[in-house]
Amino acid sequence: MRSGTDGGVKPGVGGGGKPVRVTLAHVAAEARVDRAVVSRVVNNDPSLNIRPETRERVLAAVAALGYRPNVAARSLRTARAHMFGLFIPDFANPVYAEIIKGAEAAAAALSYVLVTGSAAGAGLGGYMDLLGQGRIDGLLLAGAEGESGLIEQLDRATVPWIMLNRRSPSVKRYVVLDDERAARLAVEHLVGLGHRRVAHLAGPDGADTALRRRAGYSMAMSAAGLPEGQVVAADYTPAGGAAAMAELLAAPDPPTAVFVANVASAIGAMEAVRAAGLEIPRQISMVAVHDLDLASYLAPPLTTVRMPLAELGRRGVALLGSLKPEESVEEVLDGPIELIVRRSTAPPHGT
Amino acid sequence: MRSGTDGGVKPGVGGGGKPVRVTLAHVAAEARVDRAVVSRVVNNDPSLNIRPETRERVLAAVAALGYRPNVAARSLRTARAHMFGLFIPDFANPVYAEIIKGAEAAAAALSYVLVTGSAAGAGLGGYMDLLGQGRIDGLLLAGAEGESGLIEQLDRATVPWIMLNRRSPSVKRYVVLDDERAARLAVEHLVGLGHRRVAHLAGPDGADTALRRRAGYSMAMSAAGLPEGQVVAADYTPAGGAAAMAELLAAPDPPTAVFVANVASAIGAMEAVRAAGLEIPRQISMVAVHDLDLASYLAPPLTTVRMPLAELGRRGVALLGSLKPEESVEEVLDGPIELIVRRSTAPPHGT
DNA sequence: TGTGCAAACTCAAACGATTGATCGAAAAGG
DNA sequence: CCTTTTCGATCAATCGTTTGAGTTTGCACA
Repeated sequence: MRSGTDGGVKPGVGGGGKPVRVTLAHVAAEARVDRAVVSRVVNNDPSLNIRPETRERVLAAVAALGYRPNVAARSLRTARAHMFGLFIPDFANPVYAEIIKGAEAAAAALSYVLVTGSAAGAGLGGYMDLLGQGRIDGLLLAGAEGESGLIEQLDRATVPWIMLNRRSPSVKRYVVLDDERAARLAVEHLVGLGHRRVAHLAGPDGADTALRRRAGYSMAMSAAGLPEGQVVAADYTPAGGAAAMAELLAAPDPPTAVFVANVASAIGAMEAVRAAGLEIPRQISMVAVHDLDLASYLAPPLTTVRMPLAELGRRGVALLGSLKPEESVEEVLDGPIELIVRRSTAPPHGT
Repeated sequence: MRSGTDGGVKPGVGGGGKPVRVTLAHVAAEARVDRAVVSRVVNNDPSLNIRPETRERVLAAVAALGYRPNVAARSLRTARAHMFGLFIPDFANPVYAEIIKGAEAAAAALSYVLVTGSAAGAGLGGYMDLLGQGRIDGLLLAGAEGESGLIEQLDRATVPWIMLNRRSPSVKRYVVLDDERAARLAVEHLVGLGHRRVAHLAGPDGADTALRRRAGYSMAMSAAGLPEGQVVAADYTPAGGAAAMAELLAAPDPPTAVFVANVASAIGAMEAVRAAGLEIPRQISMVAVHDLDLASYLAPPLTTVRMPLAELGRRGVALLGSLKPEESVEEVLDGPIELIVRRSTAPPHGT
């Protein structure tokens, strides 16, 4: 584009040579100003007093050379990485996919990059190792259990961090969903249909969400004046759900309805019902927590409670952005919780 | 350079003050050596000649102070971010979850961080914007269609990049799976059971995987001496699969077996079969590409072809690590492709 | 006694952006 | 006409590592 007048600091963009990284200095030379001016223009520094035409020259040079600030240099100087971390147990679990989506969107809105890691890589420990000194400005921990030793390590860390959808007795840094309300909604639906023997296929004993959903189940049952039914714990997996459901069905006085703590368990539970020769919802009604696309394609389509998972991710990132490292968070997110009635629930047989 | 036994450079770790970032200089002071020595020790620089006891001192100081190299400074100096990017269309698609797992593991093995982004954030364009100048050392593009304008932009970029499971006419940078073979395996299974009217519920027209699976279907059919059956294209979604399956069933001479290009479509297709009052595998056999946990919990459990998706991710990362920016890759990954026979396939009715 | 040569370190210049301090010139005030 | 402001920019130190090029010390050899 230009050839005369200038000093030769300009990189060989037009030529055929190897790509030269364009730096502030190149832009400054092209615009005939100091690097400082370019920096302030690029960053919209309000303390800058500049003539409109000069600003134009700078902007034009930035565009002409295709300048992109070097992230490493910027991070070094400002001590901020413009990156948040999100740790999840497993990418294959669609529940986390929702959370990621929300978190990603919120991060993008702040011009932050979200780096999501799972236990598959190298576990939380390895993940934190990689994200060593200064690579991230904050960390979100979704749903993982255990790893308690690392929590202390986190506390010593200099970055703010928050647990998503999980509380821990010792730490005051979490955002959770209103699992209790979700459970009540589900159970009230079943009771409203006329069910009196409502069992609970609960989550694993260690999980905080399992506790809260179970509490909601108990509250709803007693609020309805019904005795608490059978409660069996299971992993949040199809296999776990299948085993637990088999156990429920084997009881002397089997339930006519089951509130399942997680949709993945429900998939296995449905299989167990089929295997027992029973039909949903004819002999057993079923409702599960977490709505997925998939739910409407199961046989029969599964009634679920939709939780604001994306909102959870969004909120987590927003908090990371605004929180002081010391500050604690204890928040029950009050996003919309909604019962999605499909065809796995019906009045009990014989009414 | 030093004054007493301690210059006061040491950070106040033990105290109660705010956390001080530990730098090379602190470690150097503590170990009474130059920063350069610490750097070389930490990085295992083979060109370093050092007395064992000195090395010990350095290592001890590193441990005592809890030194972690600052990533930004290192990146700035070395011009490598030790980070790879992976772009996927959607986290909710479990197929990508598999790819991510493999890629993550491979990255961790190289001490790299993998940052995975989806179109949900801000699209590929926004993603590349965020990963501006120097933030990543290489980019993996999984499965996305379109966005062709950005491909050129990528080509001008200074980082190596590779498309996963997708070819593009113009670029010679991809690793794909042997979809043709997968398709043949599936169709041969159906033909082997005695089916003669085998239809293909194909992928979307734009998708490269759809093309290859379709080619495999054609080859297998003609190899078996059978006329090609109906072929209907559909999105890789349950909704798309349902619609396409309905179309197949509405034909004058409906198939006795269907080879479905993707497991997500198959889930919808199964629903469509049920809706038509037919039974799998009694009246219709079905086999789909990609094995998921879920497949064994569908009703009936779905016969699938398992593809080495994790291997695809792993290979992609490995290539990024070893490839020169200019070098091209055109690779058909020959990982294990396996037919998982479940209960959605059976000999045709009446044999 | 000097010379050569390793061994074991130290020096200091980058890398690219940010930002408080500074500075010259023009405008305003007296 | 001289001083004080304000405008519009420039200067230069700094962030923490890396790394090629020294420098010092000790020892062997002639």
